[in-house]
Amino acid sequence: MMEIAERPSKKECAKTIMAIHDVMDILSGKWKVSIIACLCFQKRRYTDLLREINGISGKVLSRELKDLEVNQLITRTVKDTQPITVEYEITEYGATLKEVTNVIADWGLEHRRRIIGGN
Amino acid sequence: MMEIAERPSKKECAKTIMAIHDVMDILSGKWKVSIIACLCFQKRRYTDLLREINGISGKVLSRELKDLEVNQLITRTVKDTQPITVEYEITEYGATLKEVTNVIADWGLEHRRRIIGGN
DNA sequence: TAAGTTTGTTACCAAAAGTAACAGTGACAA
DNA sequence: TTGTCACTGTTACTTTTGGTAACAAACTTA
Repeated sequence: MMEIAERPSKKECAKTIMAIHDVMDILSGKWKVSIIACLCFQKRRYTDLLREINGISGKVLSRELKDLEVNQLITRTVKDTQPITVEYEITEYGATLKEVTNVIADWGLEHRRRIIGGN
Repeated sequence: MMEIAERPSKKECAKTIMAIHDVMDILSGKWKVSIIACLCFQKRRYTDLLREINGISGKVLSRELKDLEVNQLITRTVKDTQPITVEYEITEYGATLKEVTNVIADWGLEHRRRIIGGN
């Protein structure tokens, strides 16, 4: 008669918060989720990303890409074209974040409708 | 014969990235998602949050709470108990983020299993 | 030779996050 | 009545992260 499973147990809450903290460590910063979403659509080169992700700077982009590569969410491949191009591609593991990016994007679209009004 | 709907169209990708950018502006920083998730379980006081969200500092917590309040995701209510206590509660709108926090937490749990191994 | 493309890096500055100590109010205990 | 505790923050300071602009190396095209 001590623990009749309180609503959401304290343990469950703590576990959830810990899990979220883990994720936010990997996806920290303003840009990583956008980069991953972009690469989930298709692989891209450095300059493509620079153009598609509006507002990111070259320096930040290359650092974020390194971080994501270290965490095995994307791969970096140098093609011996002329001039050399570099392709960034989502890994199979990175692609498991697709649902995360989708849910975030969906909420963002609703939010925009709510805040900015129609359209 | 010009636009037979390329795979994911450029427009769709741009729209997604814009939406994600909007969300990351609101949920920027390491802590906001954790705070929201915690408050989705049930309302809490300042010190509760400080204790449950491991690693956050008082200063950061109070700033994040202010940000979330400005964005109408949570409410702040001063109760005239002795001593005064302050209750933070998720708003109806904030609760629409529940799915986002759930998906993130789920991914985090899987990630932990993968990286750290069992358990 | 000059200018452009591609993938970055470097040096510098600004903004955000983190740390630790403190403050004001009241309760409670000796 | 004096000291200690709980609660909700704030202040001053340091560290980390983000942003800007210029540059670099290698090759192509005019």
